[in-house]
Amino acid sequence: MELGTYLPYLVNRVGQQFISDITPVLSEVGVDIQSWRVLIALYQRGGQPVGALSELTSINFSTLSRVLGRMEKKDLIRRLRGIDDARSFTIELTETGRRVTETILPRAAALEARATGDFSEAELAMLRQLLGKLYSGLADRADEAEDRLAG
Amino acid sequence: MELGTYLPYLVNRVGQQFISDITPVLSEVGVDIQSWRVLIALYQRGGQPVGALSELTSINFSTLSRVLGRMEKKDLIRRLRGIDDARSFTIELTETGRRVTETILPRAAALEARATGDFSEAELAMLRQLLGKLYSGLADRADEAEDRLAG
DNA sequence: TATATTTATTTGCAGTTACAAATAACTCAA
DNA sequence: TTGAGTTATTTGTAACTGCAAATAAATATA
Repeated sequence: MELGTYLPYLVNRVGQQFISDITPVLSEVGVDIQSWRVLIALYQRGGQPVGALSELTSINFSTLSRVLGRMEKKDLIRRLRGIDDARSFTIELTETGRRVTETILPRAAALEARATGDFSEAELAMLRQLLGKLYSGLADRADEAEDRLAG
Repeated sequence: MELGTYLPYLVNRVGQQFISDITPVLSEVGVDIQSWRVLIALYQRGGQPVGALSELTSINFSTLSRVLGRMEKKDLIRRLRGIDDARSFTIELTETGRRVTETILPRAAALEARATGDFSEAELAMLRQLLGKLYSGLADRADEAEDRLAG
């Protein structure tokens, strides 16, 4: 196996570079990378319970609980106790959260656009499609693994 | 912008899923994810100074310094003080490190193979190529940013 | 040769993370 | 309607992380 063909390696370095690129932008508004993931998820998908948000952001649920604590302190999100089920909270953006997200979004989009400046539309679509397919493959197997443990 | 087309999102969830998949394998031999990254890098590329290893693994250099501390304690790597330049160390695998790496490698390869089971050879090659291209685009811009600061 | 500057790595510190256990609230069968 | 089992979230804890400052060694400059 060669390092340069090992997918976890290729994916990790791209992911880390994305983080390095966006971090200075986030610092300007006092937001950390995890909070940013939560912000986009809520902005795009609307209010979510913690569990769904954990799934959506790939943030471990106990970590997420504390991320939400920080975000609440900064008035970026609100925890709404469920009416029908008082165990779960709906997490939603506050007006501040929405405003901060809208400040960051165009700059994040610009970073992505510049990173993919050399890509044709077809390549870009292909990359997204393949990353989606890879995720499905990984997620499927993860389910199987759970099934094996359970059954 | 839609979440499902945002590259940092797509990349992050794949990366996290890779971590979830490999973690139980690593736990069996008492190795954490960062140490695993160092192990493969050294195994594939041979001894490296800390700085180069930081670049290669995308691990922050001060974090890496401590990762190497853990690995040294477990006799996975060795720090060799440079002969010509006593500031730098060459980090290399010990025999234990090599053995542990060779224990994990086939299982890591199997995980990757199963995750990409539905991929044609062409798709797999395309994905790797596009991830490489994306990284170049990111890295190039990062250099530019540094240049702007410097000059 | 002494001094300033640069480069490679480590360390202080304050904050973040993940695992497992705890809490809190719901469901359902007896 | 009670209590066993389940689900959603938080918290205790120990370890990990990244920034910035410190150290250590090399190189350049006067």
